[in-house]
Amino acid sequence: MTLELPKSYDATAIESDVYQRWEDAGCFKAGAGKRAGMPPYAIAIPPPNVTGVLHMGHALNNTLQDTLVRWRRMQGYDTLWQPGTDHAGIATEAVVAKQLLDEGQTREALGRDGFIERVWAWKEQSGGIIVNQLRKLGSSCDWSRARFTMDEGLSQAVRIQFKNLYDQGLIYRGTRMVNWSPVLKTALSDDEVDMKEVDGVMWKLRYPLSDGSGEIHVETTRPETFFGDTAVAVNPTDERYRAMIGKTVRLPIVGRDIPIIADEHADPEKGTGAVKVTPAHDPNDYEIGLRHRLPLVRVIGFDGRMEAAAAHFAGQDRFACRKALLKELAASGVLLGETKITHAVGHSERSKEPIEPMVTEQWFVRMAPLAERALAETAAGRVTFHPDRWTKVYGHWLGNVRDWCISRQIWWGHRIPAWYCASCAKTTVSIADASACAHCGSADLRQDADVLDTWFSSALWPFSTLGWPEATPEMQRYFPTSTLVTDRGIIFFWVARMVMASLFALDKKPFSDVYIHGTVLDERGTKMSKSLGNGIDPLVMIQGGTQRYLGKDYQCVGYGADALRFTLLDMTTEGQDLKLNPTKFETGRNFANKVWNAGRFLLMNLSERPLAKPPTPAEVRACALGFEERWLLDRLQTAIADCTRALEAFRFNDYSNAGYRFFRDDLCDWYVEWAKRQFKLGGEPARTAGTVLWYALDQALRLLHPGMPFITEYLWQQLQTTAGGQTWAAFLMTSPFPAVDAAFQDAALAPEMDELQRVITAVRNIRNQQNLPDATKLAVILAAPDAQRVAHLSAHRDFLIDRGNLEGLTIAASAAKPATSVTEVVGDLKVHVALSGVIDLEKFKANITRQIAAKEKSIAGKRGRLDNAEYVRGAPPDQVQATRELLAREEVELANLRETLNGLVNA
RNA sequence: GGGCGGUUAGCUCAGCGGCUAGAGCAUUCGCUUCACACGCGAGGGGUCGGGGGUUCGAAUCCCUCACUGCCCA
Repeated sequence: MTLELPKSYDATAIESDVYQRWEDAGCFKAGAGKRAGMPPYAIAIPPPNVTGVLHMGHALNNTLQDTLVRWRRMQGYDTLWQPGTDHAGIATEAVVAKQLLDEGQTREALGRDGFIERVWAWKEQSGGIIVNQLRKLGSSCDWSRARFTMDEGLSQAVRIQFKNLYDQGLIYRGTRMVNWSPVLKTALSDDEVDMKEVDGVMWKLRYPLSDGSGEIHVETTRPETFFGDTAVAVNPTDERYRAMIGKTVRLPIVGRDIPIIADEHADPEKGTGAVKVTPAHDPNDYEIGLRHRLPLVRVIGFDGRMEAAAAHFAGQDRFACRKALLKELAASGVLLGETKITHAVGHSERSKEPIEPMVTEQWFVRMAPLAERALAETAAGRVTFHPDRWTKVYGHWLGNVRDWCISRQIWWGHRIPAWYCASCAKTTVSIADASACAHCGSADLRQDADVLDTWFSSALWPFSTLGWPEATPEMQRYFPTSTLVTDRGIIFFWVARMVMASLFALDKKPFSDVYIHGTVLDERGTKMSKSLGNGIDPLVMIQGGTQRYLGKDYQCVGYGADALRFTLLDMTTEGQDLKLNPTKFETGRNFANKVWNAGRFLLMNLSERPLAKPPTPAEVRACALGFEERWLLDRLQTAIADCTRALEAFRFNDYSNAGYRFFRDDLCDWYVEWAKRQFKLGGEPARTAGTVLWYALDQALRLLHPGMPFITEYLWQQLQTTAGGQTWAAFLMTSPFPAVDAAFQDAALAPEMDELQRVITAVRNIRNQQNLPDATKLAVILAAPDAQRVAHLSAHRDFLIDRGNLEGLTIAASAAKPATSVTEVVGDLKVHVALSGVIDLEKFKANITRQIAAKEKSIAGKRGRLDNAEYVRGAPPDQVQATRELLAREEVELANLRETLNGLVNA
């Protein structure tokens, strides 16, 4: 029975069906297809935000993970790709708060419990869209194990980790200067603050000494904070101000007296050398304040508005106040001047407004002891970054990290498991909800109102998803996980914190290898973002639709997930960024179509094959294998070795290249074309070609499957159907990945074939240059230097005639060049092509002259090297020997080329 | 200011001590050849950012300059 496939591959017609079949058959489940005695291989997905939608960065990240997991699964490993989402505290709270606002409601009116209920309802209904989008990519996650950071078990893990850290003094509560977001109205960690270079102004202010004996000048970029000044600092070594230390200045407007103090922080080289000190609103000033026991005067509130201390400016927004205040200061002569400057200002990563440094009571993780252990993991090579250079980035962050502020003044998240006692005022930290004070037994307790930073729970992800703290079979089997695949932007947020959390909780690293891939950029090299309109939607690329990109609309037909994946793999080179545009995916689409048609060709020629399933190596060996078959099988082994080595080293583009090269060049361009002749002959040659082609295609589909899962699976199934076998009874996805079969390796074949291919190319080139139609059969005289070479080449007569499209072939030593002919040189061979019509000599002369020039240059280089005694003495002997041999060969070739040119000139 | 990348064909990128520096796309020429025009065949195209050094030998290692991107402060 013959099954007709459409002429071109339509991914949209098969992908969802194939995915469904995999899922129904349990192919994604942990351990699917594992073979006895094989070790585990696990990847924990970087959990996307539950509010997220799939973008190209996710597509890249998950393509790489899926490629690794599918490859290891096929190799027989006991694989687990652990999926899930995180609760994204701030982002999710913002989404639901906005919904409420649109309904004319507020979260305050709803109350804490009501609001959280509302968030859960939102999550159940529209949260986690991204999980279904990941399926469209072909992601082979074990969905039955999908986890959410707010799940009961994972929440319990958070409490346990919190309590253990607290009990060991690694979590503490304290009043500290933190990054405050007036828009989000919560504290943020240092990592959630972006330092941005912005244009600003440095204003110079005059502060008069209280005793009227003079004045001191200070400079500031934030004049509105002056209401909170509690000192003016000068450097103790600064002669200009030495006499003033200990005196006081009187603050303008408010008339408060503050001391002039000596502190190293004041830099005599900068500005006036004197700085105003506002301990409540500046991190450096806060430190000065601690050193000198200065009072904290808060002038800006949690909403970014001025407070009572700001006199008649109270209630104004901090930036409005600045404007009005400057006017007043200028009028009263306090403002002495301004200088335009650019300076770095911290901005809230999420809400984009300038951070307000604020002294508040928060919970912190003491980082130093945890960081030390995390550093030791990479130092000892137990955790390895790929590419290696990220080890330094990780190390630098860990070496300089400050304590981590983990409390957030929002409602959605893991509520801090700390209770404050009204009777004894002490704190009880407890895993279970506390009903009595651990210190005095009082039941008059109040739980801390804040929730934890989402990253606190994400840090536990590799083990909380496996059931920690229970010693579940999954924990024992899959932890520590094998590989983590992520973007560099998340090394601090997540990778380092996972290592710290894991070492603390389990005394074990969370993973062995960290692969850091590049960032997806638009074609100009700018990071993709929604606001810039330069994003490319992976789902549009897969399924089709209109893609608006850089102000232009692209109609996309739907390249399919395999095309998207293959293109991304092909562009993933050692952590370099990927510059994309909407047409880039043609690379993958074209290749997928090639794969499709190779399968189609085999199906068309397989109708009389007696096999019901792909041939085994033994069945292949039982065939009468010709040179071409043996060559193809050897090339297949090279491709298997190259692909495997590439994946082992996280060299994704090397993997895609090796697969592409073999499939397109060796299999399609050379072997399939040869097989057409064999099929036409029928009988034993056809049977052999069919067997070998099917075997090679089967192996190639396995090789490509991790990168292009859908088309390879589908074709693999179709091939079984055609042969009368059972379709969808077994899956390519869980079939063995190819391993090198030494019996099919023969190092002599590739160079031999290479020479034949060059002869054939030479003939085609002549046909082309003489403007002869491709169908023109030519008569060729192949002149070889000796009888041995003649005998050798004669064994390949059929191949040369067929692939060169020849009507006659004479292979002889010292064969004479026919009268009307042109010649191409291939090493020590001369390819004479007899021509009957008019010969275009000029093209040939030019061509051969060019070849001679290149050859002369190459020969001169080698002669120069060999004439150099230092080279002969210094270079490795095999290197010198290789150069000698190559030179000898090139000299023969040059002589042949010159002879040919002379022949042309004399003709 | 500090750190890390990048600069190789028109474009996007491999190659990172020794073959005549490669691929895809684009381009030129020829082909609707019975798997595929999402294709086939044959070509053209590069002083490897500039300068200096190490070496028998440098796109590859070192120094320096220039431009460019990212991260940290």
